[in-house]
Parts: sequence; structure tokens; C-alpha cells
Amino acid sequence: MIANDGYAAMTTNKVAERAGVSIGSLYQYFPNKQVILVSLLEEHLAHVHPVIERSLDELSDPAVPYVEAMHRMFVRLLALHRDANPRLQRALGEEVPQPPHVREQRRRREAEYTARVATILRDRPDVRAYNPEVAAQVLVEATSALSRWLAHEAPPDLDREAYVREAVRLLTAHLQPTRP
Amino acid sequence: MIANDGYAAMTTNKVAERAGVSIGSLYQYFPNKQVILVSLLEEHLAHVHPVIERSLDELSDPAVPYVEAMHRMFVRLLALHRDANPRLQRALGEEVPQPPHVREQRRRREAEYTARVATILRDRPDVRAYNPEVAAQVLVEATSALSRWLAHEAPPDLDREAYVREAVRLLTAHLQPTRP
Amino acid sequence: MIANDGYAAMTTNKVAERAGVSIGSLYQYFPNKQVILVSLLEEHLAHVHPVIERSLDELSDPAVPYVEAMHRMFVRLLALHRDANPRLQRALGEEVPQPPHVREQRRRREAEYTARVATILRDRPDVRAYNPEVAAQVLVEATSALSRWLAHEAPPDLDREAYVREAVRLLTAHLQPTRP
Amino acid sequence: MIANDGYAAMTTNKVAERAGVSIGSLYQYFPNKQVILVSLLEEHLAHVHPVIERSLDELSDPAVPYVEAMHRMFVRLLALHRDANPRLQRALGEEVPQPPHVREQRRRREAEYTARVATILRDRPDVRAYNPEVAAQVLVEATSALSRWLAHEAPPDLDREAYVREAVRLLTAHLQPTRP
DNA sequence: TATGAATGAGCATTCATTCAT
DNA sequence: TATGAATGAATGCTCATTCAT
Repeated sequence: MIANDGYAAMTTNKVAERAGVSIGSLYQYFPNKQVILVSLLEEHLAHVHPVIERSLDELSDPAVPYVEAMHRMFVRLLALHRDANPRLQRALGEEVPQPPHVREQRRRREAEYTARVATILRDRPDVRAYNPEVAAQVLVEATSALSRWLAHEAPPDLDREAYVREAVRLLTAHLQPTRP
Repeated sequence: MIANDGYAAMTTNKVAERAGVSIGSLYQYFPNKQVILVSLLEEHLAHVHPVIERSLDELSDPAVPYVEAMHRMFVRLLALHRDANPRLQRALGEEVPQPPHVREQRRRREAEYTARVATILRDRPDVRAYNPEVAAQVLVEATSALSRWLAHEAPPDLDREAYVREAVRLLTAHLQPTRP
Repeated sequence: MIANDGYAAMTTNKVAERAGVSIGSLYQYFPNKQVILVSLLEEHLAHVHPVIERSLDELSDPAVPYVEAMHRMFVRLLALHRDANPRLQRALGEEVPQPPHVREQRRRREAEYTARVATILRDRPDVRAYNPEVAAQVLVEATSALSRWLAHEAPPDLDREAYVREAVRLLTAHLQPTRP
Repeated sequence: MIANDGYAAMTTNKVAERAGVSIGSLYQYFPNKQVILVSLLEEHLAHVHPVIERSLDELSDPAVPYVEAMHRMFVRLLALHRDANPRLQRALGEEVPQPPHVREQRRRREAEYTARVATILRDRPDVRAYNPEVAAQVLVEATSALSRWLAHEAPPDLDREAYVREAVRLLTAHLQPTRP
């Protein structure tokens, strides 16, 4: 994909080159660099959304054990991050000044995910959270951060399997109703 | 500090201006922009290091309850992130291509922290980890991510106190020996 | 017509659009932008020519008093300039590098007009010029400049009628045979 | 000087090159192309102004015969035009979008010149204008156009002396009080 | 030694021109 | 034959870096 060296290297000419079109063609479809990069971001988000939705559906299904559902979600996020170029994500997600409607949409979507998780924490019989809203917030951040780290920053000799197991343990243990 | 608008705004002239020297003087001490930014990063890391060391000392002190020590560490990291400009961190940590020796030093330091945590997990009587090395890895990442998120990305109306409590619960519960 | 914002705005695509053809078709008939613009100029000159011819015919008619004929010519030039887009004229006439044959044709035509005026100055009984060739030259330039100025650059509150009267006075008085 | 091929050729890099500085230096002093070109224009106007003022002083001096003063002014304008690059003048004066204050200043200055001429026409005993304001307007335009033409567009074989004489005749005859 | 004016490579963007359909 | 998407050279402008003072 695009972006190998951070935002600085995301020149419009390189974007065009890697997209396999001329710079002129790129500007036939996009009015300027910001819009080019933002639409790369939107494309990515559109790709990510259904995967998360599916994972949340699974997480809200009482027939699937909580730990099991969490494990599956973690593995899916991992795959998602693997497909994506982390530099691109960072550049798109944080460096590119985003137009308000995109910022708003991202915010809304994240809030939506968190709200769904809060509901799940409240509703699942095999889970007990003192403050579901905040717990959901924490959970979403931790899940996202751990899967991203494993996908992009973990040293190559790390035991991936063990990491996933340990991560899921951390992400689930504190909500077990059987804790004293 | 520097960096108000992302990497793009970190021009050498601005760096010089805020450092209170002329651009010429800056280049008398540093060979190029990369080195300038990297040494800002190193300065930051030098500031961060003792705080983490102190927290790890506390965490390894059996006289301080584990949850309590974790809480304190979390609060300290929070303060650290508050002092730092997140843009600068991002720019320095991820966008600037870092010379091998700096990359290596950061990696080593992180490995060192993780190793200390692994030892702590192994040694503390009030903690039980199946795989202390991996658990330490996960713990370090999760702690760092959650504190950073609270410091820089949390919505302003979030209940900070509750978030910290919930985060510490997540960071500690899975290691409680009393789990069935 | 074309050209609303000076030469800079005369893009070939806009020329094609306003001409109601595709850019591809335009380039089927014209080899490049210069030729396109030059032929717009030629079209304009073709429009202007008969008007000037008619005015010169009138000017050479002894039945029409000299001042009267001059007045009519002035008014006609005014109308001509009003119809034309001054930006276009300027762009075509001065900015576009013109191929030699067009330059030559314009020069020839202007020489032709001047020659006719010289003849008129010589032949009319109610006119006395010391040096008809040069007087014609001066006359042609002054007439053209004053009418163009009135059409395009005069402040809106100027008394047009009075200006025309005064201009014609200037353009005719020096040739009156009755001067001492 | 600058500008050999119309506005299109006035690239900032060429302006810099001919000014003998680097493009970077140019932009250290001017914020953008428009300002660069406008200040070239202002420089020119500053050069032109005193010459015109002096000519107008002479024209208002009753000790100098009107025709004589007009002749001198014409010759001075000629020299002014000779020194200036006509392409540059055109580009600066008409193509470059000028900031309001510059437009205003030019307008004001031209109005000022015209007003002085009107006063002169009113006051000189050897001149008789029916409508001094309008006559001044016409005179200013005609003088300016004829001198510009002689300086820049006249065919090389033209008898310059004769042209000047004829032009001055045209510019003065209509105001002679001795006309019947 | 410290300065900051000068430099010019490199970026985002436009537009004359081509060519596959 | 007519179309207009695709091309890429060229432009205005920025900023890391140098060097005369």
C-alpha cells in the first residue's frame, strides 16, 4: 500500500505512483492532498467497520462464552491490523488534519462501539462490571492497543499464541463474576 | 515546548526559535533535523526514565500492595503524559526516522522494563502469572496505552477517577492468585 | 465569449467548453493553444474589418462633412469595443505569441487603414494636413486609443456624450484648413 | 529587465533569476507572486511620478508657451516608455490582479493628473477649452497613448521627429483660442 | 563563536496535450 | 468522428541547510 516513511513521505506523487495512476489523474478525482488522504482513511474505516460489528454481535451472543468471543475479536483485530499499513494508519488517523465531518464520524463510531460494549457488559450473565460505561471504555482502548502492538511493534521472536492468550486473560479476568 | 501542529509544523527554524537560539547555532551542535528531533526525544526519555524506575521499585516492594503500587504507577504515567506534548511524542517516536543506536536504546530500555516487570510478577507473593514474560509484555503495553489514552484522547466529560480505578482493575485482576 | 479573468483563465478546456465542443475535438482542428487563440483573434478581426472599411468609406465621401464622418467612426469603434471582451483583446493581441503570418497580416491591415486615411487627408477639400502619412498614423492611433479607453476604462460617472464630442474635436481640429 | 514574453513568462523563478537572487530570497521579502509583481509596478510608478509632475509644472507655467510645454512633456513620456519594458508594463498594469490599495492609488494619481490638466486648461490664457474636465481627460489619454505607441509599436522606419510634431499638433490645436 | 540572510531541492497543484474508446 | 480521462512538465512556494559576516 502507500506510506512507508510516515506522513513526510506521503507525497501526492508517491500516492499517485503507488495507486498506479498519474498525479494528474489523482487530481481529477480529488481536489487536494488532504482529501486524498482522508479518503484513504475512510476506505480503511469502511473495511474495518463490518469486522468490528461482527465481533460485537458475537460478543453479545450469550451462546458464545465471553472469553471465547473476546478471543475471536482479538484475533480478528489482529488480522485487520496486519492488512493495514501502520504508518498509513498513523498518518491518516492522527497527522492529517481531518475535516469536521470525518472527525465527527470517527468519534461517533467509536462512541457507538463503546456503547455496545457497555450494553454487553451489562447484559451478559457471565460478566460483572461495576461501572459498565467506563469498563467498556477501558476495554475498547486496551483491546485496540494490545492487538495493534502485537501486529506492528512486537519483537519478532515473541510467542504470538501466548501473547494472545495472555492478552485475552487480561481483557476478561477483571469482569469475571466469580471473583471474591 | 515545540510541536503544536504535528510533524509538519516542526520546522527547524521554529525549533531554534523556541530553544532561544539562532538556526545557525542549532546547526553548530546538530548535523541535521533528524538528529535535532531525536535528541529532543532522548531528552524526553531521560525525563521519563527515573519516574518509571521509581514506579518499578515500588512495584517490586512487597510492602506495598500490588494494586496500590499499580495505581500509583498509573497516576505517575498519567502525569508524565500530561507534561509531554502528545504531538511531539508522536512525531518524535514514530515519524522521525530514528538512527539505529536510538532505536536500539529505546528497545533495550523497554525490554529492561518488561524484564523487571516479569521478575516482579514472578517474585511477588500476591501475584500469580502463568507466563510472567508474556504477561509482563502485555501489562507494559496495556498500562502505557491506557494512561496515554486518558491523558490525551479521552473525551473531556469522562469521569477520570472512575477510569483510573477501572483501568487498574483491568491491569491487576487477571493476576490475582485468588482466581479459581 | 471567452476570457473573463485575463490570459491565465483562458484554459483550453474552458475555450472548448464555451465553444460547445470537447477538448478532443478542439485539438482535431487546431494543433495547439496558440493557434486556437490566434484564430479567435482572426475571427474578431474579421468582424472588425468591415466596420472600419465602412467608416473609411464614409470618411472619404466628400458629401459627408469631415467632423461628422469622424464622429460616426468614433461611435462605431465604441460599439465595436463594447461588444468585444477587452481582456480577450488584450490577451489575444498582446500576450499570445503570434505566428509571423498573423503578425504580418495585422500589420498590413493597419498599414492599409493608415494609407487610406492618408489618402483621405490628402484628398478631402475640408482638411489640410502638412504631412498626411504621419498625420494619418497619429490619427489612427489616437482614435483607436480614445475609443478603447472610453469603452473599457472610463470611470462610470464620466459624461460619455461630452467625451465623444471632445474626442472628436481633438481628432479633427488640427486638420482644419481655416486655422491661421 | 524582467518580462520578455508576457505574463505567462513571468514565473517567480525567472523574476528571481533576473533580479539576481534565489527564489528563496525573493520569498523572504515578498509573501507571494502577486505582491512581487505589484511592487515592481509600484517601483515603476514611483519612477514615473516625478517626471509627470515636472511636466505638469512646466505646463502650468505661463512663461512657457503651451505648445512648447506639450512638446517637452511628450518627449519626456517617450523617454519614460523607452526605459520601461512594455510587456512588463502591460503585465503589471493590467494582468496582475492588484490589491485594492494599489488600484486605488493608481486611480487617485491618474485623477490627480487629470485634475491638474483641467486646471491648467482653465487658467492658461493661451488655451481655450469648452469643457476643461473632459478635455483634460481626453488629452491625458491621447498623450499617453500616442507616446506609448511611438515608443513601443511604431514601425522602425517611421520618421520619429515628424510623428512627435504631428502628435503635438493634434494634442494642442483643438485648444487654440484663435480658432474661429 | 553566533547570527540570520541566502540557497535551491522538493512539494502540491494546474493545465496543455494525447489517445483509447 | 467525437469524446474526455489520463498524462506529466512546469509553476508557485516552503523549509532544511549553508556560509559570509
